Amino acid sequence: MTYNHREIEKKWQRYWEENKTFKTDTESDKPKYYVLDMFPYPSGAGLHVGHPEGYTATDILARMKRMQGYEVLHPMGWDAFGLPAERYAMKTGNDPRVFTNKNIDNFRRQLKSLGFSYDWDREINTTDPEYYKWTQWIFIQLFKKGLAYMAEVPVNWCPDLGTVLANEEVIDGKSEWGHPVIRKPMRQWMLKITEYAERLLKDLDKLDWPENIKEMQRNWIGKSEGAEITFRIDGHDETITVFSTRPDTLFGATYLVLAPEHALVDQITTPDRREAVEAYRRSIESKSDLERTELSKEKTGVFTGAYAINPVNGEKLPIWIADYVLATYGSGAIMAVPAHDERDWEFAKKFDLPIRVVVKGGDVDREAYTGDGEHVNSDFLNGLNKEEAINRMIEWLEENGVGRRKVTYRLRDWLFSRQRYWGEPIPILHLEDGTIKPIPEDQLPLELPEMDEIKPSGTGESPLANNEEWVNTVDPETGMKARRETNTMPQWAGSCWYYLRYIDPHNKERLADPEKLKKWLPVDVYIGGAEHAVLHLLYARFWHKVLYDLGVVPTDEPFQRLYNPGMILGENNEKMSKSKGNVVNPDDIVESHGADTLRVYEMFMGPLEASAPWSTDGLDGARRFLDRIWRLYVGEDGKLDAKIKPEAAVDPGFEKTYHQTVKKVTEDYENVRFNTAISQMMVFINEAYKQKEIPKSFAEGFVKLLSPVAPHIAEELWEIMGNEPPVSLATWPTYDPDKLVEDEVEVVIQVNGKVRSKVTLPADASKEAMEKAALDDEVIKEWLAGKTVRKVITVPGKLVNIVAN
RNA sequence: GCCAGUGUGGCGGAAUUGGCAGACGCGCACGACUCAAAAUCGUGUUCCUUUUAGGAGUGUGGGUUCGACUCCCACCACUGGCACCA
Repeated sequence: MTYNHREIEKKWQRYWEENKTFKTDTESDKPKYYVLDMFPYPSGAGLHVGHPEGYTATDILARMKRMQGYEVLHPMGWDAFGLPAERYAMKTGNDPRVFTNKNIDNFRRQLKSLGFSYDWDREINTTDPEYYKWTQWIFIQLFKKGLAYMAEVPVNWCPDLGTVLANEEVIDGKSEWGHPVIRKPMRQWMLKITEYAERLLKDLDKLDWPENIKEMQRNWIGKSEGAEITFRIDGHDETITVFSTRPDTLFGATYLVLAPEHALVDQITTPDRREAVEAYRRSIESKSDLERTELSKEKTGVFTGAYAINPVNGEKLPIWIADYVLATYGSGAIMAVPAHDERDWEFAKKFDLPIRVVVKGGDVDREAYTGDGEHVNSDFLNGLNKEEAINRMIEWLEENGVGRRKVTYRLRDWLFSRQRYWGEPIPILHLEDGTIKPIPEDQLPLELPEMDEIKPSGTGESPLANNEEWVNTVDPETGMKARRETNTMPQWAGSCWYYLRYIDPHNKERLADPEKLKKWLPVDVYIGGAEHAVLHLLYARFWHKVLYDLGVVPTDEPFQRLYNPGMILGENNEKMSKSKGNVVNPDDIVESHGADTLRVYEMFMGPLEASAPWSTDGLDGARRFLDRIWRLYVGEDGKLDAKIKPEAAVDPGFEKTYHQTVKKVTEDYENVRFNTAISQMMVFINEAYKQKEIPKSFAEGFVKLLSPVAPHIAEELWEIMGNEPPVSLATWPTYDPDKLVEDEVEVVIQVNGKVRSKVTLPADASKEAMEKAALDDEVIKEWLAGKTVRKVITVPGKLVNIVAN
């Protein structure tokens, strides 16, 4: 009987579903194991072969841990708000709910066809009012803590379409249909993630994450330490505060630069410079952020006519404006030290401003010197090195009340509102007296109203603004007329806390039961794409810390261990895409080769974190491996093959291979090295083929090892062996360390570092015995003929190296 | 430009307290089975040479060491992230 994947896979998927084999009992006494996938956006295109890579990895861990006696939480859900559904609704006039639910049904069908061991009773959907009720609740807590506020922020406004576009919808300053897009300031919700910058940075050290992801987050947060320095402005009462990481170079400052948007520019500009300054600012405003950075090779700027006073020596420094100074970082103003800062150096060269050396070591005629060195021309800093001088200067600034030690972060507050329909409504009322307040928590969820037509409001507000009935309301507490917030939340919102809801998905009273959260947090292993390395993972960590401060969750970090699966490329080594025609659809593979083959293949391609091209031949190889297993176990009659028997004569070599296999596969799964685990299982099968008889206990142990990767065939073989299903809940096999110990080892003999001979010796042979065996070896004697032995290095149980000349 | 990562056969990849480079799979070649083919089973497969053997070899060049894919220095290439962040 041949291996019929279509029949077997359907049979066991039905069995698992009917028996609720993978249901999690969150109140069980067993130790917990929480293994989580990044939940997908259910796109119309369906599952991509990239999805099953990460999902199989988590599934292997979930299945092994279950068999090892853990209570495993392994859930799945849908990150279902998002732009494609909104655009579909605008184009077709259909409700995005219908479209989204159709896509979800398709995704769920596909995931089930791959045999993942999710507890489907915990499925969540970010667009479900019972779910986003709590997303809104968290927003209200953020608002109450002062972490959500409104600010004027520029958006991509497209007048022709009457709508605001996302950054990715703007191509070369135009909409995808070629309409012009301009930057327009709008009142928007911001979340004060910057208040958590230091904790988000520091706590990275506690996480078992890939170092590159942590580094990306560190760079994103961008901590820099330095000082704030206050400059008086000649002839004005106002002062300018600058941030510098090099306060030690204050004696080398020769001018100041403000960002063109800096609030003081209008006040300090002298009449004769006004025209030039206005013209420069206008030229900046018409540029997008992108243009400003792209055209940045050449420094631009104008003199304001005003002068600042250097607090340390009373010198008058001209104040310029230039777009190389960013309004959004630090205080939007800098002191320029052209001798020791590359950007200032370029600017000074271009505008012929003085360059004064205060640190010895470079050649400032050629370039700025940013390294360490002895300070000169710097009064009380002369002779000091960089670190000493920085500290001494900060002391001086603080003593004289003109500055202080200061830490600045590159991280900006999170722009949290979207001018969209298909997102969580922000639960805020704008009262007629101009105040804002959250809607009472007992009135949550604030449901997204169904609308006959979803079209741009024309004002830049979301399509919700068209719905007068919904927008205009009355504050139930004061009776005042009120307007609902028409902005909705970004897609990140729902994914910031979904891992909490899985723990207690049907709780009507609260986000989740605190006792359950206490047992189940943190997530033990989290697997998902590296494209979320910064934003999703940083936002989720931020919300988690806020919830920790509120006492809602018991841990200060959500995800302990993290892995990012690499990308599966097309057969031609390029990214899979429709236009290149190299996309592989998992449905087709499940049909032709089977889900188990797809799972084995994707795990065998290479390390989980590496990208690799799809290979049809490789896929066939995975199938061949499963066929080989099948033929080893199942005879022509469909019954267990006669050579697998309870009382079999065991070859000692094969016995050792079995125990090695149990050990290696268990350790490799635990450490997410699935490719080498599979290769070890192949070694076992190759050995098994050479045996006349195979002990049934080995055959059973092997099926258990196989079951996390290829669960359907494993269940079938388990049943054919006469065992009670499911193997998915059987006990994980163990190995006997004594069976792994070698009596004899092959010792390598080298002459001058080159392998010349080998000799078999007892594993515990002494150094002297090994040396003697080496020198007595016939081949070695020939190599040593005519030479004098200078030295012999012996590594017990491994090798002997003879140095001779 | 800056930061991080990677670089091993025809291909995907193994091997790390420094100790036999190339496990396992793919592909290819040969053999068995077959009227034949497919499938299957078996053998071989880093390269070079004058092939019972020897030499070279883990991106390039140098170094440390009895011994380096592994450690150090410099460089090159590719991938990812950031991009005037003071």
